[in-house]
Amino acid sequence: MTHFHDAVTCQSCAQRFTSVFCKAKQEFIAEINEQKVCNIYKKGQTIFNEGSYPFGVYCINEGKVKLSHLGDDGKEQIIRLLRGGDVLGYRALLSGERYSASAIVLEDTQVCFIPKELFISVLKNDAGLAFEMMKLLSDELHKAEVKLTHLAQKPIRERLAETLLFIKETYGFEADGETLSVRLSREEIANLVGTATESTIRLLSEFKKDGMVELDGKKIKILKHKELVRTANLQD
Amino acid sequence: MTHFHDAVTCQSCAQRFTSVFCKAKQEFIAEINEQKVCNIYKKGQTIFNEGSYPFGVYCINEGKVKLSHLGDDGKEQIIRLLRGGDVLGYRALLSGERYSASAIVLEDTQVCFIPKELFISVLKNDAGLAFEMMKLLSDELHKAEVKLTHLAQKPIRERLAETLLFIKETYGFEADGETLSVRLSREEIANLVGTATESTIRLLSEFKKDGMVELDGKKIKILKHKELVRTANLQD
DNA sequence: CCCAAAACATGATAAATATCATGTACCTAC
DNA sequence: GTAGGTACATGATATTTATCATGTTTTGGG
Repeated sequence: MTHFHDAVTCQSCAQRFTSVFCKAKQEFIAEINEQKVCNIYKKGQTIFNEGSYPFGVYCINEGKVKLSHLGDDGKEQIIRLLRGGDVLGYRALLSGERYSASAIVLEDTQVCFIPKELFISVLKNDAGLAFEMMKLLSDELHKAEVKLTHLAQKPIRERLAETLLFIKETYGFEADGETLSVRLSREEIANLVGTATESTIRLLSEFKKDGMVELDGKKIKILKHKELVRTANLQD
Repeated sequence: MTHFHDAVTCQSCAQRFTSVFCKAKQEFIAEINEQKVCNIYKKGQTIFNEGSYPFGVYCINEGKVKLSHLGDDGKEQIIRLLRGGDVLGYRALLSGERYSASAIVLEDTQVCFIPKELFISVLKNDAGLAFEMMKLLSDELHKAEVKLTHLAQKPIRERLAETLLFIKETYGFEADGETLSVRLSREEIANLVGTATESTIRLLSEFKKDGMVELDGKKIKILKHKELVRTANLQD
């Protein structure tokens, strides 16, 4: 967990136009820049843990993070995938609760911590930021509700196809234009789909047999995007 | 759809201390009171439909409403249950999208419509309301994420028990202290649980055989609350 | 480089759940 | 009140999905 505070400023951050802070006033951005504490997390490290109290929010400068929830029987459910420009930890903070999910780094990630008091006070004094925050929450709520419906109604074959497309939307491809730009274990994919690991492995093999994907360890290439969309059977 | 505009004011509304507007400034409440349009919807009527554009938000004065989402194959998924004091339609409005769910009245309900422009402008000028709104969105997001995890990981027996407890939390009991204060069809309960109607009917019969509930048409009595909690197997 | 542990893969089987089929009860409109 | 439609109930069956078992491959640490 290396610091990189001095290296970056919020005013020059690559994410400044796309993150939820894009509409915030410069004076507040300057204040956030002053108080932020930046760190680098290595793959597998935990940014925060389910059950602990939030002391602020985390803004991802660069990297990939999973937000996951432990089910009653200890099985992981991956709730969200995050990338540069995304903000983490606001849900628990706004609800005034402990974290209901853990944030675990998928690959080396630079994160800036913003203290709770500052975040809340900026939120209360900057209507632009507040409005963007509401939009963000609304969008997340929408995604969660759609996922809920699909989980209840769609077979796992469709859900796995949809999940692969979702990963592509979130992290995109590598330079070759077809390899998903993230390494997830089969178990993690299963925990994203909401199914048993073996089922995911089996279906991925089928997708490979059908020529839709190519598998090379944790590298996944999307060969037939259209057919994958058809398999996902999306309407909405 | 009868008007009842003149009968109620926001300043005297029974929900004024508990709704999301509880922290809003009086001047804005007065403005909302001026512009609101109140209606009574009868059981089965639709307040708004999935796919149409939001023109404002709806504040429930009294009554019961379901928010449901049509899956790709046309199967209903009930996303939320709403009661007096709840606000409807903010999700689509804040995201700037069409409604992703329909609001259908479960029993005669009084609703006040607040025009989009007014709602947005109050939201931008009243930090208290904005903050309450963020809390509301965060809470809904949390509920959705927990439901997601349970849907992915818990068997339907546990989910049905949890759903019955959820209905109880939302609408409470009738005067006898044990009959759920809402009439839902078996199909609606199934669409809340996320399962086939027959499975829900079968399990309700089992719950009855086990003495946990009593069934009399759409009247459902919770006889053994503790055992129902145990059956739901809740940890979080 | 090698070893042990973890991850991956696949077959066999079991369990959970959905679907189909049929009969009954119950509204509700006439 | 009764006919016809809908909701409820329940059994039989089919399908989906999970679990268990076993072998193989990959990976990371010494």
